[in-house]
Amino acid sequence: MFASLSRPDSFAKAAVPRTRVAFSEFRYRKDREIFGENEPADYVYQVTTGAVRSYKLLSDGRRQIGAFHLVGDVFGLENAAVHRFTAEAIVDTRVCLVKRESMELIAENDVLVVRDLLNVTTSNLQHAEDHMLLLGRKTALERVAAFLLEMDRRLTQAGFFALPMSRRDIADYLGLTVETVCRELHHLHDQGILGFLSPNQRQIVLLDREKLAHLSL
Amino acid sequence: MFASLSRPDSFAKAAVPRTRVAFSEFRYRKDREIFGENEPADYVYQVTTGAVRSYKLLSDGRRQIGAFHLVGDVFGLENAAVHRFTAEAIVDTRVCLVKRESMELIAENDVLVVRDLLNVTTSNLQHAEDHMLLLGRKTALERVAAFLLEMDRRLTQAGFFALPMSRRDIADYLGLTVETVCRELHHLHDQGILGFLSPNQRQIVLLDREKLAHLSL
DNA sequence: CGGGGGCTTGAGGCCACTCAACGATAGTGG
DNA sequence: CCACTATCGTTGAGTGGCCTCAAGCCCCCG
Repeated sequence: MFASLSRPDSFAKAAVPRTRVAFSEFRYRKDREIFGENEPADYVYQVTTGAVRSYKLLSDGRRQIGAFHLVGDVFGLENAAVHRFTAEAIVDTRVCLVKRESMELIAENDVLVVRDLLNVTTSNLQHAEDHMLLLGRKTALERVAAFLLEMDRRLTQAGFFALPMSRRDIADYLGLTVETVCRELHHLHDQGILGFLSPNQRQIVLLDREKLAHLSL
Repeated sequence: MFASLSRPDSFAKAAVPRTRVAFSEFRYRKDREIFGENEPADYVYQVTTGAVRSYKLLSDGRRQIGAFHLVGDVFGLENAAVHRFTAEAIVDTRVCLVKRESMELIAENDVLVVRDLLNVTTSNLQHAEDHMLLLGRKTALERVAAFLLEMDRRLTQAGFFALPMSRRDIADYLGLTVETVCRELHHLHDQGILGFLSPNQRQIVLLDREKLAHLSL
């Protein structure tokens, strides 16, 4: 039913017949936790503005970011009682959220709603599958190239994109260190494959997507 | 609906009302391909006996196994037109399969069936999420320890388990090389944490699950 | 304008990989 | 039944890609 937020028609259809879905907007400041791993999954979220990271921690602090959630993305949908990730706002972020309970209630009777849940879950699964290949078998350069192409696809407007996340976030997403991410970016910059538009190196323009695609395998 | 195969009641309920599901059994010899990546996903499968690996390949032959499917497991359920993995029989394997089409037909009207699809997809997603953490952030020893615990959980009977897959399969599952897997296994063997029961080192008994759990983080 | 955190760059180290050789195993055909 | 062989598994030596540690730079923001 949440998936329907990106398909207004279907959403209306789902929301009308029975319970009216409790539907609120909420704001989180930079680096604020939205929910924690193993906490009860009482709400499902959608990014209105900003960006969110979902990650798991090992006991000694090693972190693996499983996904970045950008504007329009749904996150926190676990189909289970508890969250399997911790979610934090990367920058000041607005989300809208609905109670899982009310969603379950609707889902009980509406096939279309459950199908939406299935579609969201399936695309999360597909992303995770692709990311396993990246983490298990790709080199540092290939990972960074793949990351740039993903961000390009998801947030380029007007020929460039502004990364909301830090180098540390990128590293923890790609299974690398900050230093390695830096070096590979620099490497690509030297080859004229990408350009930096801002002093803080977060605004990036891809100058040769073809070559990048080739590098990402 | 396929999930229901492990819950006979629900399956019967789902199957009765409308179309009778086309339902066949099939055999694959060791190392035979069951379906290929990007091929049309016309069937969904469940392992009756044997074991299956699902993997992705890079153009230069690097392979990442995303999951092993053991007796009872459902695989090939993509909720999409094409398969996202190649699936091969690890040993001689029997599967039963249903046409995706007929499943879709039933799913159109039956919430319970779609819920089953959602549940299967969700548990696949959870596995993939855990595996991303392993591939991105765990050491070789931690990966092997985690692998042993997973196999122990999934196929131990009578105090030990017999791995159907080769060292190469294990390596490609864990994002390591064959040699590293070997070395870490022997490392654990030397410490008295596990024992080999067969000459080919495929039958394993875990002697200290506690210590193993600690090593796997 | 001063402090702090993010980013970059270099030097050196280590974990896992590569390459190579050998042993063991199981499958094959005589 | 047994040699023969291909494949799998093990082990060692050496390498290299990425990590660690460290220092300096540059923003950004108070």
